[in-house]
Amino acid sequence: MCIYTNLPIVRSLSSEQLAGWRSFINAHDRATRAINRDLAAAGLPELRYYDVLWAIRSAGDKRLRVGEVAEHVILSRTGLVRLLERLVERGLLEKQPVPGDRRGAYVALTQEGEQLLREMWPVYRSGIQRYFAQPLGQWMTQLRRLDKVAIEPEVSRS
Amino acid sequence: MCIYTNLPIVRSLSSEQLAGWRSFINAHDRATRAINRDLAAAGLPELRYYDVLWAIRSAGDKRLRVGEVAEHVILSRTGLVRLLERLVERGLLEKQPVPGDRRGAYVALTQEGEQLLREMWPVYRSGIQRYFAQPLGQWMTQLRRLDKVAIEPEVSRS
DNA sequence: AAAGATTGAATTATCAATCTTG
DNA sequence: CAAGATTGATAATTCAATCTTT
Repeated sequence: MCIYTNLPIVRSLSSEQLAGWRSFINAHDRATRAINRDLAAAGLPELRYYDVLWAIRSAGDKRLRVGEVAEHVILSRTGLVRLLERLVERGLLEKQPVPGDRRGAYVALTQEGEQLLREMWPVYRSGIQRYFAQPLGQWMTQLRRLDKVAIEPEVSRS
Repeated sequence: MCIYTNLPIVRSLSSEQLAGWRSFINAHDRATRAINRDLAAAGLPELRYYDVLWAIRSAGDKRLRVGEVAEHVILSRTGLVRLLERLVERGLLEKQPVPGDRRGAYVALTQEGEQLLREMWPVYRSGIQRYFAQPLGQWMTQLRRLDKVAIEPEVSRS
């Protein structure tokens, strides 16, 4: 254990590994920025809108509990609430009470939300292809290895 | 060309490709969040601080023009200026005039900046290893293919 | 008290406009 | 006017505290 961080000490990274990491974060930033720019140029909202609406549409009855959306979208709980707020304001989502649990709330996809997903997808797909899938080629599928990474909470917060 | 986006039309993505993209963005978010959390737990500032200081230290004389920093760090020009502002405030960087061009400014690494880099690196390295390099294994080096992706400006913003 | 969700205050990021020098 | 850098106003993100229901 490292006395500063309480984390296990690991062997030094190779320079290839470090270069891989830098490629990874740079590629992520460039690709998402480029896609967001293409979306904005088409008069469409940002990538994150798509991700949230898509997660909700993927649910059986096209609605999810707020907490369930949080599992799909990586964003702080507060940030998610604020984002949903904006989506509801624009009429893309609708809030519904949860029968049997008056604490909770559903967010349900509206017709406008469905429509927006259809409009955004061609731009999004094109971006994934151009900025990501083409340059990476067959190795793309290897990235699914990263799905396994478990991030445990470091310490309980009080 | 798509009439909405002015972008070339591409063939549909395979489901493997789409899954690879989702793994990519999820892994990025989880890894950077986990590393930032580990840094915060050690009383250290966020990842982005490291990236900026590291880019500057990598320069021959440990200083860079503001515009040169912008080439290394993916952030809006304004965002970069604000970030540098904070770094200067904390004494990690120092501003210096550029001889022969009174428009420009250098940002130069201070002793405190060097020291902070040394303190952050073990935590950062450990995070790259745990959350990224280990699960990806040998495939990691293939990510360097992404370095080639050129993102051209869409239109002039007149 | 714990779970689910929201709000207020502070920090950070962004766009458009500005200032200064070449 | 163009290049380099910064500022003001605005929007988004986060932490801590809060509210309601179980």
